[in-house]
Amino acid sequence: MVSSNSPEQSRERAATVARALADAKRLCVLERLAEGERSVGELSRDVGCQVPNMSQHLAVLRSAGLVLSRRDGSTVYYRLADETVIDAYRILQQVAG
Amino acid sequence: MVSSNSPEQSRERAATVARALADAKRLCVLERLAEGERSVGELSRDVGCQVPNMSQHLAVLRSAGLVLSRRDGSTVYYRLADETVIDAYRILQQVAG
DNA sequence: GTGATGTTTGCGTGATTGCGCAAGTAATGA
DNA sequence: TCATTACTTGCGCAATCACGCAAACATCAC
Repeated sequence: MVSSNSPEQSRERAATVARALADAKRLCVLERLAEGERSVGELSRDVGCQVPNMSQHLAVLRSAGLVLSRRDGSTVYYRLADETVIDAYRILQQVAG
Repeated sequence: MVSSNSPEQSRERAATVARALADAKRLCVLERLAEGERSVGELSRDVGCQVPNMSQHLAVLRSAGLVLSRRDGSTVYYRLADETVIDAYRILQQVAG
């Protein structure tokens, strides 16, 4: 099953994904993750925001199903859930002209 | 020129597009417009919201560059700015799984 | 155990968003 | 001109969001 169902639910899920993509810092995170997995600390340094804030952004991306996490010791690594995520980003850029 | 362009500006524009797509009612509007142009009144009836509210949603879509408008007499018709917009919607649905 | 590092959670604030409603503008026809 | 239809704009409210900061939690080395 591709997922459930009514047109309305389908739109709602798509809107949730769009909302997760609707922030420049989160897009910046996705660019980094397109190169491979990264820890919260690395992402927070690269993107230029505080760690707690980054953790929040990652939670948004994760609950929209765009990224996955893995713990190794005390460090949590994040990665893209799917290559499609990058396709989505590219199309946004294309539409944005 | 594809548009002007620091990576940060590019992300900001993409985020604006994503924000415009981040609402179920606006996605519903895009589905209607994929079939052809529609007036504000028609859209407001189809989507099920008040006309002023629809006008606001359309303003969001227009300022993100996703739709264009045309006046014919007292009626304003909206249409998709580009087929790419529908591609973007489809990818969102795909990612939303 | 203690301490150090890395991450998450909670709280407060200022900004933005969606909505309903009223008022304003634009074009048409009597 | 006046009325009607069609749309847009302004205002106020409740909800959500991004952020900074502090505190809590988890893991590891010692």
